Amino acid sequence: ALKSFNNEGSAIKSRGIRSNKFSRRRHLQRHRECVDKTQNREEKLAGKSSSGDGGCVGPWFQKGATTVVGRSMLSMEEASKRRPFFTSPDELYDEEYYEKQLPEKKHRLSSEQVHLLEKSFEEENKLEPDRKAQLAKKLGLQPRQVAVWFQNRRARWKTKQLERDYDVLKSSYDTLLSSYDSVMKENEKLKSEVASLNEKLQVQAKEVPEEPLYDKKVDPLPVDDDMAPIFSTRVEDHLSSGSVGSAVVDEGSPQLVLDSVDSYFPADNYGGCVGPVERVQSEEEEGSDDGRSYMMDVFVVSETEHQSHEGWWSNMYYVG
Amino acid sequence: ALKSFNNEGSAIKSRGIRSNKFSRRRHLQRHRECVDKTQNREEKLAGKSSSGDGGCVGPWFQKGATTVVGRSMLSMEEASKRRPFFTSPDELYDEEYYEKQLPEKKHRLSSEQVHLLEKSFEEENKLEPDRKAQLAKKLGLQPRQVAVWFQNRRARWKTKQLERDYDVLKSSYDTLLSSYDSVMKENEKLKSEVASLNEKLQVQAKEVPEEPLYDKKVDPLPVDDDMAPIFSTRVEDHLSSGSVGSAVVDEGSPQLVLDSVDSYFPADNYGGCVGPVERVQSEEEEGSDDGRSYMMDVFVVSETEHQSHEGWWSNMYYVG
DNA sequence: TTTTGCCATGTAATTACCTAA
DNA sequence: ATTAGGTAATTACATGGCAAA
Repeated sequence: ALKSFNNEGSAIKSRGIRSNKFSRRRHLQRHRECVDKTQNREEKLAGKSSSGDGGCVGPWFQKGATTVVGRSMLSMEEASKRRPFFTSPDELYDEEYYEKQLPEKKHRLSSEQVHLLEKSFEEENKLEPDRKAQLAKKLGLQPRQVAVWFQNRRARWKTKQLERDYDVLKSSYDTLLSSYDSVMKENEKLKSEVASLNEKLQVQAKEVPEEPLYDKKVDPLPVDDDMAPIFSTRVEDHLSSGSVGSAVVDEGSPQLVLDSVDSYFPADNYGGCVGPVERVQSEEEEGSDDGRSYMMDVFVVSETEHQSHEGWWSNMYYVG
Repeated sequence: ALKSFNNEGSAIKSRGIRSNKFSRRRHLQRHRECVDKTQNREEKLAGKSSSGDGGCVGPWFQKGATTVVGRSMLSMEEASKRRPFFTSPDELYDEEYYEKQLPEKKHRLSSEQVHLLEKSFEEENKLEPDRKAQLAKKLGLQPRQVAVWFQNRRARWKTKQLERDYDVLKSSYDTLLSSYDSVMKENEKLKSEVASLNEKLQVQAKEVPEEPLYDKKVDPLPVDDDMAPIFSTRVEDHLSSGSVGSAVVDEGSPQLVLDSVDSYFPADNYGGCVGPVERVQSEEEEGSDDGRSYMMDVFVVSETEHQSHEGWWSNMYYVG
């Protein structure tokens, strides 16, 4: 069917809201109807009345009157009535709705609660019990909510950090790749130079026959052309940097060479074929055969700064 | 205060459970008490009775009798009573509790539901409406639940994919780094060889003066010798790898160097002073100044296969 | 030893915004 | 213009591990 979404994800986040005062409330109420109709709330077991919104006191509740639960069961199936939820506050959807801390009508924390929590998280991301209680009191939240918020915040931070680190590593990779290229080029030049020098030396040696041509190929160090397999301990620092030296230099590790081979190939046919990038470690039971490693463009394009993770789901399509 | 947790995260996941049949149920019931006491459910607004579990029909509910909500308010604050929840099935916590699909006691989907969903997700990660209805009927779930499951599954997949890609990129980086290293070493050797050849040629030229010593130092590239020790510095080698590119490759991108600099910083003085790490790309209002890029060990240790993201929160410490 | 509380991780559900039919 | 589905971010809960009482 080829759906092809391409809604460039969170690149929109920093953009201004549309009309800021009018279309929002309609949007919200529209959505509520839509969702309500779609998910067909309580198809069968709607017998419990739980009048109004006090019925579901369950998971969310608030002391400081910030979060209003109000899920408020309704029993009709087809939801043909206009806006069964929140019938009363039709005029409360004013423009300052999002700027004030009106109950936020849902289980979202108010903005200043979040702000304070963020500030507190900045100075310390873990939560000792007294701080928890103090925060809870100050915010009008349950201590449990504060703890949960911190847990979720840490998880979020970790994800974000992974993303950041990926970007950093990618730029390092790109930089290193270009360095590698230049060094490689220099290497070629040096090799040809050595060849030419050898030739010259040989010519001279022929012209001066009293010198018996004692070595036609002067290499003071055992260097052969294909690779430098020695890993001489001259640079004792590498020993600390783990197996950086030992991975490829001693011909070992054929498993890493593969996936890197396709990545650091000459930079001149970058835009060309990306080819089949078979991943090396896919033992995670998580195959998801569908996903064809949407990352692989980061190997070929090197200028997609920081948006490489944004459009992953952009061009999803199903051929069914 | 220096808390130093070091609970190497999910590296434990693959280990066998402790006693597999006994300590589990105690743990669970213990946990329920603990959480219950901690979060002090409905401190103030507990007036609503909502007898049993039918009261909160709100978000979770099931048709096929698989997910039992049963949050079941209780009104005592100190929770001194033993296990107010689920008083009846004390003997149901047998060893086959986790193997059978007993109600799962919460709003978790049963294992075969998840299995079918996974299977369906594998063959297609998006959900056209008929498939949704069909799946919902087959699983005894609401269509809304199926849709939500797919959404969450996609999000999960994306996170996982980022992690995988990071690992792939990292191993590529390591491989490339070692290649760079060896090429660099070969380069040095070639240089010294060129030098010795030149010397030899000069000696011969002196002996044969009809050749006018036309080049004493042939280097076709502006290569100077101090670019070799860049990668030797063990800790800040990627800092070097960042600056290598801009230093060596004359057209090198200078914008990438900066942000890579801040993030890799020495992994060896973790416990010590962390100093002011000013991040470069912190335009995301998400600074979380606390996070000092705990990723950096992956640059120095290159053998932590696939557990580099596990222990990020290991050595958290706060100096407050 | 067991108990207890915090934490990391994984899930389910919800909200807000966006897009295409 | 309405509607249905998608992403992203959030909130809450469950589970299991660890460590200090």
